[in-house]
Amino acid sequence: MTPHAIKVACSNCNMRELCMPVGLSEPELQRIDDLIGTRRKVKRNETLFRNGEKFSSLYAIRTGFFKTCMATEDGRDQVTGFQMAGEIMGLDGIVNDFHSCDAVALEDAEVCVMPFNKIEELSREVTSLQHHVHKIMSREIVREHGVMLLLGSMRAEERLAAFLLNLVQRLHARGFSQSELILRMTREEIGSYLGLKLETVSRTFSKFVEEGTVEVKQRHVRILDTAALQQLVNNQHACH
Amino acid sequence: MTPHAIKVACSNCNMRELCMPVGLSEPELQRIDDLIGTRRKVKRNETLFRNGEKFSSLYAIRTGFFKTCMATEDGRDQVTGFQMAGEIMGLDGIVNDFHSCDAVALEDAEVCVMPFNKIEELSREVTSLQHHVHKIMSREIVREHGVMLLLGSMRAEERLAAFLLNLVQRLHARGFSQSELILRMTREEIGSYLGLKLETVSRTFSKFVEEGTVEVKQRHVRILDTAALQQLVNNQHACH
DNA sequence: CAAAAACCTTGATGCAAATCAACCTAATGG
DNA sequence: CCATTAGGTTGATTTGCATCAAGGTTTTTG
Repeated sequence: MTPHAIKVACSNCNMRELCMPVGLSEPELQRIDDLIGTRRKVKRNETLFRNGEKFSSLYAIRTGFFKTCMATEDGRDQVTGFQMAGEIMGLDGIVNDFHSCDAVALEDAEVCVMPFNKIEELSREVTSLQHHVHKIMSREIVREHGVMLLLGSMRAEERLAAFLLNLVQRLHARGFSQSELILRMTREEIGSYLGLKLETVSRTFSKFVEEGTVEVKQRHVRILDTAALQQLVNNQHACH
Repeated sequence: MTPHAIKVACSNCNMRELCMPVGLSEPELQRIDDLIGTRRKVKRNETLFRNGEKFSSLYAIRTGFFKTCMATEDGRDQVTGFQMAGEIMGLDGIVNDFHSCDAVALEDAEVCVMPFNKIEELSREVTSLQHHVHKIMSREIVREHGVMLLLGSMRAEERLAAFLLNLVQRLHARGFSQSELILRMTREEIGSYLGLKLETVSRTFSKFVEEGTVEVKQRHVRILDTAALQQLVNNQHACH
């Protein structure tokens, strides 16, 4: 398997501020360029890496949308996250030198391949890169804490509300609308991520529509009442 | 607040192999000793750090047992992990320079305080330390993936079985029994971690006892049939 | 373009865990 | 040492979500 690969550079990449440290000096920037070995295109439904594969690189998403998921020997499957442009994938592989989850493109995508040994080497010399790497990993840990809270203590509506708000917030940070989004994943994938069955996801969407909180047409979602969703996430729930 | 603090060294610490890289040269070891600014004693029910506090250090547990938990403005509370000797706490603080969860001692404990700027400084020079820090963070990410799987797709019995097996496995790695353990946390804390109510935890323990899988006397647990617990975790569940 | 497959919605029903409640037991403190 | 409190068990009942099922819509593909 020879991945489609193109030699490229960060210094003129418009995603840089999302995946790289800011305030680099000119010579530092030059060196950062060396981090990206290649770019790689991943078609919809193809995997970037798989559970059990040797770990060698982190991946920065340039375009497209991914899910990461774990499968157990028995059929259980859990989506552990959805990743969009500027986000980093592959951190799971560092500890054992093998990936422990699958990364699947939910739409045609392009990623920057950053060999991890180069990252380590360079971050010994460029302090801001070192710090950046630590922050990225810490951010992922904190994100997962949030998911644990969601899975451990929220009801279906609260989970879906939190999910939508999180997605739209990240999209907004990338210059997209605060209120409109296209879901790149199926109801089943949303359900897997949120610990719900696809029917429950569908019903909960319908409930939101009834209440006038959102408009849903297939995968196109428009949030009509952000405050109502926020309310759901914050307030335990209206009862007692 | 002046924390009780004692100046000490890693080089003769019997926990070293758990929290530090192995195979360090003599001079490297000397330098690692400088990492530990102080030790700090934390009494049962006291916090090592709290949500919102400034982040400055990672903590290696020397003795004792901790929980980390998140609270939201509304009363929701989620235990995100239980930590024992040799494990590292505080990684959540790196990303925003503030802690985003509380670390509470479940029994009198002692931790090594490792100022993070020193860690970063030294890991620029000692490659194996750098790699070790990355692995620790990656390990935490992978652990949390596992918790997400548990919370997202397992039933009560499966969750508790997975919990017990995980605890006993970690204790065994520290030289304790493979089959006996003392729970340092309440049923409510177990429940919070597993996304269950305390009554459900209690009932599930009782069920295991009935089935002869474990013996439970308050917080003393003896595992009689590890395979049965393993079965529960692996096999979706016996039905269909 | 028609047929198949994948995805989504909605309804009826069942069940695992939450909730409510009572009581028991072990720690803690004056 | 007894009183108080925190922690734990067990039962009865409720409920939110899963499951089962059927039909609709969109996308894919031969």
